Amino acid sequence: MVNYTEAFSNESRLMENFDQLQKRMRLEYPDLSPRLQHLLSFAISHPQEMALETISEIAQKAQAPPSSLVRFAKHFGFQGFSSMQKVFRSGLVSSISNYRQRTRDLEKRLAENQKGITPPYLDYFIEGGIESLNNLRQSVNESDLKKVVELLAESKTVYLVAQRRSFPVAFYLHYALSHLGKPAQLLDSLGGMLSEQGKVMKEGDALFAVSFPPYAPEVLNLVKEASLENIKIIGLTDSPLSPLLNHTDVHLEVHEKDRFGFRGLSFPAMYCLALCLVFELGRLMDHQNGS
Amino acid sequence: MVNYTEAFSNESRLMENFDQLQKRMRLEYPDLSPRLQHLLSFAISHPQEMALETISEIAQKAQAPPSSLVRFAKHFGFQGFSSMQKVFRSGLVSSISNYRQRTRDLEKRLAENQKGITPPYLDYFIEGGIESLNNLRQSVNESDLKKVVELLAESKTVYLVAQRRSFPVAFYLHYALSHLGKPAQLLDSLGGMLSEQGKVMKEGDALFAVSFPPYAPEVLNLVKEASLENIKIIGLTDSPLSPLLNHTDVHLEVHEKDRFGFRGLSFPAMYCLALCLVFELGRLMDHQNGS
DNA sequence: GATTTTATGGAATAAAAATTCCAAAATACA
DNA sequence: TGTATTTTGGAATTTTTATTCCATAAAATC
Repeated sequence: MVNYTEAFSNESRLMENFDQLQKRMRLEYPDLSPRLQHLLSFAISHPQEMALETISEIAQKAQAPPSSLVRFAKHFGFQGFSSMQKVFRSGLVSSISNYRQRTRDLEKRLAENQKGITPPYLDYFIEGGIESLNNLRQSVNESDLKKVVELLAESKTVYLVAQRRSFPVAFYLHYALSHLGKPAQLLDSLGGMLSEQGKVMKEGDALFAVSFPPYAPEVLNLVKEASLENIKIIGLTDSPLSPLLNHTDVHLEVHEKDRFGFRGLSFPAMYCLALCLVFELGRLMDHQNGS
Repeated sequence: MVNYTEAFSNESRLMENFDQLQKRMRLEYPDLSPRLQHLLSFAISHPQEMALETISEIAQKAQAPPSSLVRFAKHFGFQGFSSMQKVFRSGLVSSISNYRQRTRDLEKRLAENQKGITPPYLDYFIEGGIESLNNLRQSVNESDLKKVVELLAESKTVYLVAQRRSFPVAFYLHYALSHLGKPAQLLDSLGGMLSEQGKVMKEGDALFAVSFPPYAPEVLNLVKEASLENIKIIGLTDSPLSPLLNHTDVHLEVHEKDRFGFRGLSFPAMYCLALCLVFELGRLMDHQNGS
């Protein structure tokens, strides 16, 4: 029987990241038996399979019996195949966002010294911001983005609406569009006149609505009314289930991730998206003027 | 016993890609039972977990029994949870290869020609945002940050001022501070009354001024006047040479980097900083109340 | 307000996957 | 060439994971 403590510490020592494991494997290659060498080269060239498939599927693909795979894992100090697979999985995931792990480390540190001297919270938010930017790549679809830019370009006037914490983005967009020479109006609900402000929209205009939880009902109402008037609606929201989407012609999503139950980390992503929109619109407008 | 042919054709019809499945899920959302809706929103917001973890781990995270997950999978035509998970796995893999592909393309294009870049530009802005977040780590000094938080905590009321493109940050800070229960006033220059709005500040208050090039003279004036009244001034600006700094008690810097000669990439960093400030202030206030 | 229908959770069961163990094969060594 | 040692494959077993089924709860319908 294996000594539990030793096995545990061994495992945790080996809970190295995928890169380290791979390095160690390459190093040990020459000293392995033929079968293990064969499996090693398979593992290195098929990390995805190693991460996702079952031991017998892998065994089949690698032309070896499952027991050899277990032996292989044990050779590298794992308790069994499953524990090794976890490292391959983490490697897979970290190639998506390699900040995840760092974030977890920070979280751990945070949990440890709850009361102690100020830990570097800023780092923590920076990590979160980076993660949110990385996610943006996946949550925004190229053709939607293109469509939004075209809608903005085609519309006579762009109206912008948002309330509470979503308001800053609408404000910025208004600022930037105006500077581009695109007629834009910010529906800022000044004096509670949001609905009245919306009345000036005409067919041929576009309404850019930003709404994040808790979705402000005023914004949803305005969007609903506008859609009845044949105004093109562009939505910026957090999820495919957002109530905003019932009336939008096209929408962009920025997913919210919170930290310490603290909302707002979608801001970095939102601004990147906004900047990009404005930039592309500027190019498109230039192009149309030029020709 | 299940009819094999039927089950098979059904499955293979449903062996749609991850995107299609997600789309279909979104579509059916309104018609689902509460539990299924709940699982659906979990599935959509945690695709990684859905792809990699076991049914019971997912059940635990989603706060539902495993059987509901099986029911969920079956609702969408799968034979069981496992077959659905395969689709999530394939989605994971394809998102990785997409990401890698895009990154490679991006690098290639960057290397080829700086000027002839073609869309999607979003990647560039994301890269820029990440760079700006990374710079934040260096440009913000821990002790200044601490001092800012303390000043905010000590002050009776926090006034916030910013104009034009800096305004959104001040707006957000106002929103967040108010939600923390910190008395805050946004000097929004409504009706051109900025200077008059500033008159209400008293000793014991703090003024948080945000100013980026071109530094709005109204803000600089307000800061100057406030400093004469012994109001504590906190500055958020872009450089150590900023005219704002002549009167501030403490300041934070977020350096601007532009892309294609396009300003605004400091936004992600600015919001991270703002979020962090608010978070730390919240902690400090909690702590003071507690003791 | 009673009755039918639908939704839900969880224990029992089935299925699948991983691991162990041992006999046989290959290799090394005398 | 015979013996000891290592390596290997695969059947048997154990463990883990997924699925089914049923009793109960909630909702809808009458």
